[in-house]
Amino acid sequence: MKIKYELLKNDTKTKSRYGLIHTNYGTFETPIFMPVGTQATVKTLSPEEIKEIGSGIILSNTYHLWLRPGEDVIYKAGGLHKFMNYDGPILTDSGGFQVFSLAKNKKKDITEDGVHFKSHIDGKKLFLTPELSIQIQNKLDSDIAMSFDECIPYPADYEYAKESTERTLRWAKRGKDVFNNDNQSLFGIVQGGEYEDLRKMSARETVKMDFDGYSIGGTSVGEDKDTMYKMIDYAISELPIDKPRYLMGVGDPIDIIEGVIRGIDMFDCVLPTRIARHGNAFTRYGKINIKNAKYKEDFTPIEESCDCYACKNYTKSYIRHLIVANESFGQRLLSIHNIRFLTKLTEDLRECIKNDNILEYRKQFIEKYRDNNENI
RNA sequence: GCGAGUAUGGUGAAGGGGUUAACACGGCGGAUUGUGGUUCCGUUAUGCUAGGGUUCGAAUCCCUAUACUCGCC
Repeated sequence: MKIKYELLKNDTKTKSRYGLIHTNYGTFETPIFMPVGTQATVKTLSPEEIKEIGSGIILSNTYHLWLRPGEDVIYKAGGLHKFMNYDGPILTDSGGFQVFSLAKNKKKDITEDGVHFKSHIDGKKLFLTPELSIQIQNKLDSDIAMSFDECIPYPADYEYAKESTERTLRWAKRGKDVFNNDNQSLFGIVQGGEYEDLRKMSARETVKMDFDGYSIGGTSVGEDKDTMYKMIDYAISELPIDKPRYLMGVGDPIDIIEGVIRGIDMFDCVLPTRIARHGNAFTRYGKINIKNAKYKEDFTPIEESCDCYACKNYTKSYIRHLIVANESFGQRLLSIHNIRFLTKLTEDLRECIKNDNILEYRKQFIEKYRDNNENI
């Protein structure tokens, strides 16, 4: 079945919403943070660990699975869920972001028909189209498929942003026309760069195509925070209240709070797992670098109050040793903690929305988070 | 005891008279937003075993000492 979004509460002071997403794999509360598992795995974690952390939906990537092992292998395995043994909802990104990062010469490589770029594995020339992206996702059998879009770089001049945004709309239509999987939902993506009229136009035109949910793309690509928040505001103002809104690629704790206050329901980000692999942990007092010498003999958990497996069982000293020694168990413990941190953040935000005190929560969170170091 | 060789940072080392001593590892710190699993960036020897000499100028040439290494009694 297609997912169903159920709005249960609108905060009175902000645009934030508490709701439910009903899926084939159960019902999940929003706002929600989705860990990223590009290659059919959330790096270093087992599906059981992901579930224990409390993650509902996870993200995987069309582009990566297309190249390796190939969508046919996953189709033969019985779909992505069976292939990776994850019995929770999976959202697949369309490959649009890879276009942004792999197409070297945008004017030449991005055509009306599709996008030329080179494989990050062997440099082989590839051509991805809106139709192909959707067909691959249909085969992968994820729960939510994303339209194939172009993530516009920042800054981008108005002419380019307009041209690209209009093309993304045509691509969305083309993808929707070939979409063929009754068990799967399809989201549209709002682009428009930093321009208010383009963001609003993109949102309005995308909504006209009637997708199962709407995401805001083209953010967190180097723009300052205020610009990002404006991009969200412009798009949200044109999105329907009865469909989920997904802010793509955002996972900085403060950005998640700001997003929720602006009406976002879903987030995904590589940040918790990427910074974990490089030795960093989110805490309520800011991000810490576990490799710092001051943690060498710190025999306390990352956060006393955290209920994650890493904090309940291991010390900063031990985790620091593992990260310094390049042991994968250290990366795993920090990944568990960081995903739990963002998941807990969204849990707190849901409570705040129910209690109408999210603005107070934001104030207190930011004060503590910016206070950092000395308190750890 | 005699002869030969080598001494450069935490480590391995480059440099064989000319501005701020290469590079690598390690150390310390930072970055990371629709994934970079082992990534990227910054920083880290006011000094070349010690003392003396030659020279406008010495890690580089000379002398002495010391410590290791390899031969020979």
